[in-house]
Amino acid sequence: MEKLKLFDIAKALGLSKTTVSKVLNNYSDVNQFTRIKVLNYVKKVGFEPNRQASSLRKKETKTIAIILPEINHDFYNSIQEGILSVSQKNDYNLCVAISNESYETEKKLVYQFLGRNVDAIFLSLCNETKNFDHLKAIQEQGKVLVMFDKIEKTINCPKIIVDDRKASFLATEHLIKNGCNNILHFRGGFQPQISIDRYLGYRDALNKYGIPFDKEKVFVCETADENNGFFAAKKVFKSGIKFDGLFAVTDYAAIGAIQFFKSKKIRVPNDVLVVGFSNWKVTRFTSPTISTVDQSAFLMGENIFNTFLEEKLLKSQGDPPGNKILKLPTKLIIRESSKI
Amino acid sequence: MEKLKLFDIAKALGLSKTTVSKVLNNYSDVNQFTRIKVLNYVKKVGFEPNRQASSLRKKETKTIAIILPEINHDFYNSIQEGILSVSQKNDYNLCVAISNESYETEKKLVYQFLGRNVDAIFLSLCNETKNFDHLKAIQEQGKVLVMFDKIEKTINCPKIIVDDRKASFLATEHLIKNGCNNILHFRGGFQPQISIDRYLGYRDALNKYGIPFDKEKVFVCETADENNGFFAAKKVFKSGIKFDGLFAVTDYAAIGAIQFFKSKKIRVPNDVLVVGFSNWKVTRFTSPTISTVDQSAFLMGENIFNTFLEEKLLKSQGDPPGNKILKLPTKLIIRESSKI
DNA sequence: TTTTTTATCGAAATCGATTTCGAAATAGTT
DNA sequence: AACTATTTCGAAATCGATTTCGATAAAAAA
Repeated sequence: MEKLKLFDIAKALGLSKTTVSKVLNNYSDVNQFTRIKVLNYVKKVGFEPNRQASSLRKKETKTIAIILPEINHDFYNSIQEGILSVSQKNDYNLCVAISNESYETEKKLVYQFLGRNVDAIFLSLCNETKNFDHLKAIQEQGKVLVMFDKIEKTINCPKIIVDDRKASFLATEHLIKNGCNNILHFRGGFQPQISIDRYLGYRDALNKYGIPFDKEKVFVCETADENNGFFAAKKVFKSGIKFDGLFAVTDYAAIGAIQFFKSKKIRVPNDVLVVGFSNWKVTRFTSPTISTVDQSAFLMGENIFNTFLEEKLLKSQGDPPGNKILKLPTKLIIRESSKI
Repeated sequence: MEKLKLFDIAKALGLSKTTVSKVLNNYSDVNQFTRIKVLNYVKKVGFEPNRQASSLRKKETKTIAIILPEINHDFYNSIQEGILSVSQKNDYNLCVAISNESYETEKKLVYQFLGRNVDAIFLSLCNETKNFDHLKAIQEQGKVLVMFDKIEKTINCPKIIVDDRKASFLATEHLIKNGCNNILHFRGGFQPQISIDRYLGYRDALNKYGIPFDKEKVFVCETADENNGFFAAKKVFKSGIKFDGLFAVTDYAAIGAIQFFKSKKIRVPNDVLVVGFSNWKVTRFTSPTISTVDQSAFLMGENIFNTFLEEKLLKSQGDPPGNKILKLPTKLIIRESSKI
């Protein structure tokens, strides 16, 4: 069973391809009766124009791509869900790809998607990405770039993040207000902006409440996963540093730390209060349940897509890409791990 | 900066478009020195052929689509990850869409993807889908259909599932061997095959060990989520039925049930042993940690894509679509909730 | 009636790659 | 030397829609 072509429709109606195409693309120079006749017939036989041919000519694919550093991750998953909730309504297709935290893969994917003429690329950077030529290529080819979560400020494009610094300030402040004076911080690496911002938020809070900053209390968790958190906690323990609170850069790290604490009979929250970051689903079910920062990832997803639509509009008016950073609100969720 | 076209490459090398294209498509009638010259240059300038033009001619888009009933779900997420791990290596793009458990949406998405000439559609059915014409349309248009997880046996296409029945048998057997005689089963709805198979596996085990089946011990959890599990447990409690074990159709339902048990001081595993299904990440962190069945979702994803490649090969030889059901192995993971 | 507008349509060019087919050059065979 | 076979290349047709531009007829204006 062959697929119908524009020509088949035209022949069946005694018209030319041109006229049928004009109806489908809302041209004005078509008689209204002809228009209705075509529309009815197209609907009846369920004709769908070949998108390859169409977008070859129109230079618009109605396809967007998202490149994520990893996927098995509640946060990115919810973002994806948020994007889909809006993109599907607008008849866009979403292509998903994973860079696996590899710059080479990220670059390859970008160029591949450009070859496929996606209308936009949504990107959260790898930690190791330091060269940004591939991002510039996106814009040079007239495609829309929207960065989110792990962004690069020097690139001229709309960016969407959560207010990590403020959120971290609030999380740390919460610990202070609950009596902590010796607050550990398990930070991420030195590359991604979010890791830096969370660290700065932690310092902001210490500052505000006159607690001296002690760099001995900050531990780098490069991958910020459970093992990292576990071993950081072990290091703290061995070093004999005094502590009564922990603000971890991710929930994973917080969970790892708590597991270590348990193994040493250090009680949470009795001996140490803990706050994580991300509101990973698991944190509702652990024992103790873990206080954390909710990033409203779904909302971020919606915002990413809507920003793309705005950019598309700008571009059609000949304007350059926007460059504003949208900081989404977060919510501190207090659970057992930091309740006295 | 305009995008490079085949013609630009050809001109720069003093060749024709034809020859360059032949190199990129591995034609044999190209001199090896010419071939190397072209390949080097293409690599240097990072040329990617326009996929719209290419697939218009080749009738192959190198794009596959996956339609999921929902996305914020470890199982589907891992499947997606598994597919991507193989598809990216093979230069395929993956489009993701969610039916939101709505038949109408599922149908619309299928036809939309057909209009976009995806090479294949990977589909896990909505619970409410009862008409399968849209699936037949996929095959009538010469595209590959691969079903997984929630499948429809009457449709002629390759299908990939886990051996739910056997896994459920093993899970129930495990409860029996640990001394349970009154085992509850929280089952899913009556539509999806997986829900039926898990129920049958439960009965298989009772049969084998001569435990009389008691339909009073089976509760339907239509959505099989936490609330469902919670309320099913409540119903059990109120009805005064005797029980010492629970096999739940999903981890969600198991978690909900355990939460209810806690609220009534029914101890897990001391008073009741619990086994869930799916190896949801959370189950490692709950208290108690929950025994469950691992479905090797990542493996399933890999298998889905590889099955597609096989189907493509079959089709190129003029063969009809395959129809075998691949049943992947599962693994019973025993944790605190069922350890005596 | 003649001229000018306006409405409606379609032939042909176009998007950028792939594929067919034939030409030219070279190698190999009697 | 004459002829055939093999390599290597490129001109042109093609995929299926969109868009430009000119043709025709009908309506309006002169």
